[in-house]
Amino acid sequence: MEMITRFAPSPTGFLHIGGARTALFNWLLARHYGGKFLLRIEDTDRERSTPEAVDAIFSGLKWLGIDWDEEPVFQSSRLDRHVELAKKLVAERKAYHCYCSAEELSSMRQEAKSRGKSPRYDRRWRDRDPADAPAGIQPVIRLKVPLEGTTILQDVVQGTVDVANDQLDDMILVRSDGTPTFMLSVVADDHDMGVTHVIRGDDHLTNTFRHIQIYNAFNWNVPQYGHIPLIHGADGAKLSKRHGALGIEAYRDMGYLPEAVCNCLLRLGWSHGDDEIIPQDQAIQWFTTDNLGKSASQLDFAKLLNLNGYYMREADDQRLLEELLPLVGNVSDEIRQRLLRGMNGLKQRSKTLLELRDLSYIYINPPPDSKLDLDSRVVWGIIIQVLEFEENWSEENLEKELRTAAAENGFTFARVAQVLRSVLSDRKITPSVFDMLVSFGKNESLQRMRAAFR
RNA sequence: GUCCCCAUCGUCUAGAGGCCCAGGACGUCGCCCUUUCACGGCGACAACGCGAGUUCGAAUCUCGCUGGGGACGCCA
Repeated sequence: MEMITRFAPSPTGFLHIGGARTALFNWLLARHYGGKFLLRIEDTDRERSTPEAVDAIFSGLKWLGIDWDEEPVFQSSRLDRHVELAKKLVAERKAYHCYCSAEELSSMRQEAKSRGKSPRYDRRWRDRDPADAPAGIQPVIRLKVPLEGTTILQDVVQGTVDVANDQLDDMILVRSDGTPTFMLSVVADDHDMGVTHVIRGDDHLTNTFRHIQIYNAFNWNVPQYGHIPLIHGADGAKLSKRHGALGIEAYRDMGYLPEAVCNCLLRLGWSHGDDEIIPQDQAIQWFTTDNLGKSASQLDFAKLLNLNGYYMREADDQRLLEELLPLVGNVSDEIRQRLLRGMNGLKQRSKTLLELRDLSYIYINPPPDSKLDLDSRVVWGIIIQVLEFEENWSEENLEKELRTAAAENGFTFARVAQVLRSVLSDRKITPSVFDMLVSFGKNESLQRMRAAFR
């Protein structure tokens, strides 16, 4: 049987790091087994769902290199189907109408709580005669959950977990306004979409028992679940939009490469021995549910940065140039060429695209002159002029040009070297230029330059 | 409060009874390479939450405790 996985976010905000990881795992699983990865937008909470959030999810996934099969399903388009299914359960006496008001329910919960019990619905309408229905009240539809026994979940991550049925509520399937709830919709959609495997955050673990009850009521096959631990913030609490959870696009804006973010996410809760650097194609080969961890983790920015540095160094120069150009605005063709030539040196010193941008500054603009005296600024200007105007920067003529320019302006080459050194040791943005300079000279012209530097 | 889950270096993790007085990676700190920065190389520091069992032997199994997290909505 073909494996079908899915990612089913609700579009109430950006795609955050936890969601991205969930998507990644489901995607990897499907790709590993040659199955399908589907996307479903759970937009039934019309209050909070926005089209912007839908776009953010699509673009976030695309950026990460996660593609999906078939058209995304919008849950809101399937409401009729869900309600119809609920009505069928009512007809089969597996579900029933409940006429409790919101106030009634909350006082019920209050009371249960004060007696140290779970705040739950007391099932007062479960077996009541529908003829008792009060007039003018729109009922909800509730599922009849078995009063006894246990519900057992075979989770691919958590192992066997069971819960006593009396812990489960007779949950609401259809609201009094006639719309289906999340509980019903997920189950119905997963079933209709043919989903065979669901990897999701373990905040859904307890919901799963309810989902299983719904599957049972319909006599449907329950998919394989894998509940992965949540990613925690630095304070150890669940990552939420309230504290520091960033949208995936924030990582892009900080200059991270998608492959680095993916690699980092992958290693959060999944491992393959001692392997750390795992490009996407390798991940597809290796990823199975077997190596998923059971304990919560935190995202380590230092590690992300390190990983990003690695992928920066590995990245193709031309590609980096294309990533860089939007960050530096309009530059001439000449500068573009110059950047490309310098890219190899530049990228080795950049852990993010933002750092690459900062390092590139000197290729695009004259250097700032804050730390130099007037004389030195002039010399530095000469150096920059040479860099600006010398087309090929070949090893022979670089030094020659520097000498000539220095002489023309009444400076010795030693003075040029001195300024060069002082600027370089002083300025974070300059080492790449220095590297560029010395990289030309593997021969005697470098030797002479060296001598001048000492 | 009730139910559920989790627990190895600061962080991410390896480890499925002897291979572990616990390995890798990031970070930190040294040293080396280098005319600078970075890269790279070498090394150091650093963890099995606690307590009982089971066993010849436990990071690995069991129980308890503690700690952390999650769920208990006509939200998803």
